[in-house]
Amino acid sequence: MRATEMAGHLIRRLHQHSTQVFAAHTREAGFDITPVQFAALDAINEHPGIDQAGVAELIAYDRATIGEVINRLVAKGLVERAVNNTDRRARVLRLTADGAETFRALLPVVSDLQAAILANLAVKDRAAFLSLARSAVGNI
Amino acid sequence: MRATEMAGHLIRRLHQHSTQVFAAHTREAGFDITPVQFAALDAINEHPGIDQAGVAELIAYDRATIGEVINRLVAKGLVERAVNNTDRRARVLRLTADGAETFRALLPVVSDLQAAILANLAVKDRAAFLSLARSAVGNI
DNA sequence: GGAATTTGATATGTATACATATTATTTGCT
DNA sequence: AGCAAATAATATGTATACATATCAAATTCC
Repeated sequence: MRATEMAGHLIRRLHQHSTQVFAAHTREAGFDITPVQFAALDAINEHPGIDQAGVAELIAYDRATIGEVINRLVAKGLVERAVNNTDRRARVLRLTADGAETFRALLPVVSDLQAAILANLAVKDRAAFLSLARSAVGNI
Repeated sequence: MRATEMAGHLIRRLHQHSTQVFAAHTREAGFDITPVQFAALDAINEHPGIDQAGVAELIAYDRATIGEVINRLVAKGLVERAVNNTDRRARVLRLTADGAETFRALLPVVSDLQAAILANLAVKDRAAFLSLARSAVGNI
């Protein structure tokens, strides 16, 4: 079997396509954000006060990567990070006012671009594809 | 919509799963190789004398990344790189004897691990999933 | 033939992505 | 209380992934 016909290669190209659509649509809407940064904002928005390990767990990343991602979100002024008083190892994360407003404006843009990611699929096939992808990843 | 339920997030997790299965199976078989390194070996094996831009085109990567990947394959002794005499900008790529032998041994391992990537899918669903993924990526 | 454009490789910079090690702190056990 | 184990964050190192710029060489156009 040729490498370019294998499942792994196809999945990588799908991911490549997905991140390119994300970048194009969010930039077009005036945002400078990456997929993992958006996922982290969503996790912090839904769980104010969560720590970095919690974000990593929620969005399925390793803690080292999330530490760097949070660094950049803090540098952009979207997230504030403080030592947790009851566990001084952990950092309490919250969206700043700017972060909350950015997330609020970003959410419809990112929601809408999901359809664009699957634009090459007939509308009736999209749910089936997502269902299979969910299963393949191990979601029940 | 929550970020973790979006198509983009699902596709990223699929890619993450795919690369983890690749790493686990190839390491188990005694190889130290990444998916893109394998794809590059496959492209060079099928097109001896191809240049770096050609490899990038075949396996859908940018030239900067492929330049680094080829650097590592050359450092590992799997690929040899020489200036193309008819176009001195380009580099002619070939597998070394070691590279050819490594690729020969690696191919069945990588072929077999493709089923493991889709292990969470019922066997009858795997072809359907791959077909939809191919369409989503823009393959006809 | 010579300028303008294109192209292949490389350089630079940013951002994942993750394994492994280290440090600080907390928790569990006795 | 005291100590071992676990945990949160960070540090370190490797490998993509890609945009943009630069340089050298080839091609196109006039």
